[in-house]
Amino acid sequence: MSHHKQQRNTRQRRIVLEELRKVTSHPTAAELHELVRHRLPKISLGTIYRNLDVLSRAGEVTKLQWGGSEARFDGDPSRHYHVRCVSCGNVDDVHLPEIAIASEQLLEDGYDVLGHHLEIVAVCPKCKKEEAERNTATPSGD
Amino acid sequence: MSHHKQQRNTRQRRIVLEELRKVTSHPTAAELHELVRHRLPKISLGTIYRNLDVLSRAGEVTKLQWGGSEARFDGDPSRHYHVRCVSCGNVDDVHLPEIAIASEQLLEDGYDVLGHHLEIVAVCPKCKKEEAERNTATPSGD
DNA sequence: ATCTATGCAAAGCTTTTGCAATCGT
DNA sequence: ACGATTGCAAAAGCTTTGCATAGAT
Repeated sequence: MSHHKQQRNTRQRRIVLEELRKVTSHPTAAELHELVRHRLPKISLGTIYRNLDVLSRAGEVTKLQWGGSEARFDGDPSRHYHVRCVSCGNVDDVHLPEIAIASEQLLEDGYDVLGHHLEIVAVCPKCKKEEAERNTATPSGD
Repeated sequence: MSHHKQQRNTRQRRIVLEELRKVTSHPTAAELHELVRHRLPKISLGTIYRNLDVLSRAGEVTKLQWGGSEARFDGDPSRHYHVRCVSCGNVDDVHLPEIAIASEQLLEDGYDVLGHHLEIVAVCPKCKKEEAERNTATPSGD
């Protein structure tokens, strides 16, 4: 299983990571593009996106966007959390007691804490089962 | 108290909400469009989006997309959470102890819990200050 | 009658992708 | 040399918006 393809240590890749590590502003791809351009004036936005993708898959950077680019909507007005299946993308409701955030530090720092968003990441029963069946079906790994 | 703005109780608005309340699938705007079409074959996707926007502002529905449509990236590999300012959209790091999710129920339901995403929602010090100044500057309302 | 809401289509934005040329290994 | 990666530009995908018309109050 997980043999990622061989990844090459290109100038662009290295510098994208370096520049992202330098800042704490959590830039967007376009903002990072601007930052990187100072060192690589010809780098394209496409390359930024591609490298950000590679790097986040490798766990080197974190993509701060949950739920993908397509928004989903919930018509249940009761307060509850959600689980999102990493495999199929489906979202289910989870009725958990409200999490208490220790926000003293934030308050001290001058923030007005309004609330929080929590999403649990999981593999749903259906996908888990399908995975298991896939593994049973092909016992020899090749 | 708060009467929402003058919003009209249109057939489309009513049915969009009704259909969203009927399901627990957390549909995308396009999926909801399909559902609503069964009752209003001529309704446009634009109207779905506009009503979803109105309804979520009114607190009737929840938009499950945090961070907006533009992804942000974090190059800090250490495990930490984030605060997002509802006013300016900036994201800051928050070093809190890891939250313990009570996931017994999920496990029982057959989920493989991998982790969670947590984002604190707040007004940042800068925006808080600006708000305060705005209120001080114009004590009389218009 | 007034002014919001709608349908339709075009425009807008962010992100992805095809392709020939490069560059890392 | 092989093939992953790049730059460029076009394409794609989701969401927003302009405009004339319909509809709610």
